[in-house]
Amino acid sequence: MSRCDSYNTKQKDIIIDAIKHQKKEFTIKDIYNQVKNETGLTTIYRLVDKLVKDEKLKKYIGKDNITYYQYLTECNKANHFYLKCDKCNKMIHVDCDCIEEISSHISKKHNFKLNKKNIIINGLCDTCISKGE
Amino acid sequence: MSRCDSYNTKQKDIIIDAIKHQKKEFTIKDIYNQVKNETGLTTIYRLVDKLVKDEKLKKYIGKDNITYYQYLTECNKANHFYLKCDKCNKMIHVDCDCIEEISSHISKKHNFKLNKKNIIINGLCDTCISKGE
DNA sequence: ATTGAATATGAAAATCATTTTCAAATTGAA
DNA sequence: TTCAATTTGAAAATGATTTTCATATTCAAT
Repeated sequence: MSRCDSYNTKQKDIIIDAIKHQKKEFTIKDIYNQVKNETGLTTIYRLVDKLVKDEKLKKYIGKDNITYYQYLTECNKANHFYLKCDKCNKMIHVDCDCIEEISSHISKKHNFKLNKKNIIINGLCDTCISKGE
Repeated sequence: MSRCDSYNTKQKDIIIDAIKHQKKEFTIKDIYNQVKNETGLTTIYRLVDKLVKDEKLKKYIGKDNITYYQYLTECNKANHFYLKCDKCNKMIHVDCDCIEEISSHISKKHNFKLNKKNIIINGLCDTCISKGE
């Protein structure tokens, strides 16, 4: 078995707890600042890497060229997807059959199978729109 | 005016030409290897940064934790979007009214305005599906 | 409860992609 | 041609991430 898989440790619990309490996107440093008395940077990197591979976290590069992560709620609903605001970086969770429809359409007409766990569509949220683009 | 904006230079032409000739995702190194006799790494970084800001290039972190870029074809069609295969990293260009429909739906029902220049949906392409996931 | 092999941790060092610096070269409008 | 603004690029600096490795921990088997 690979790293970060077999044994439960208090460090993992602490880090995962910190991650789940993030309200929006976060950096490795954000987590480190919260847990540095209980665990080290290396351990955070290792666990976060694993969570990204497991698609529990989305990893991406922000406009400021900093690496951010977002926690993808454990949600196995078939019609769940995310809308990510390019301005405020909020990740909006949506449950709507529309994604089933487009998924089925894209599968039939474009021979492409959407990754249901990981549909993130970028744009502008209502708050940022009303603030005037 | 900001950097990389005012003056035309042969370096910019060379780098942009190399970028446009990439068939799929590429790294800074890929470009550097092609143009290193004509321009330096720093210049590539500077221009690529600008192209990302202008949404001519999509920048993201691959599964191998390497930073990749993809050229987004200049395409102003309203119904244009991308399907990106998580396995082979191919970026498939699609023109289909379905994206207009979902865009309009998401705008009306979820108060969210899609970024039309930059709709990338992840999943598996037909080739990778038939190869057996 | 004890043992022990497998796994995880973390401090320090190493790596390496990216950014900064700054002097020299280039651009293009006047 | 001139010249201020901009760009280039080599070298140095930065800083995020990974690697190393000795020590600590986990947990299944006894």
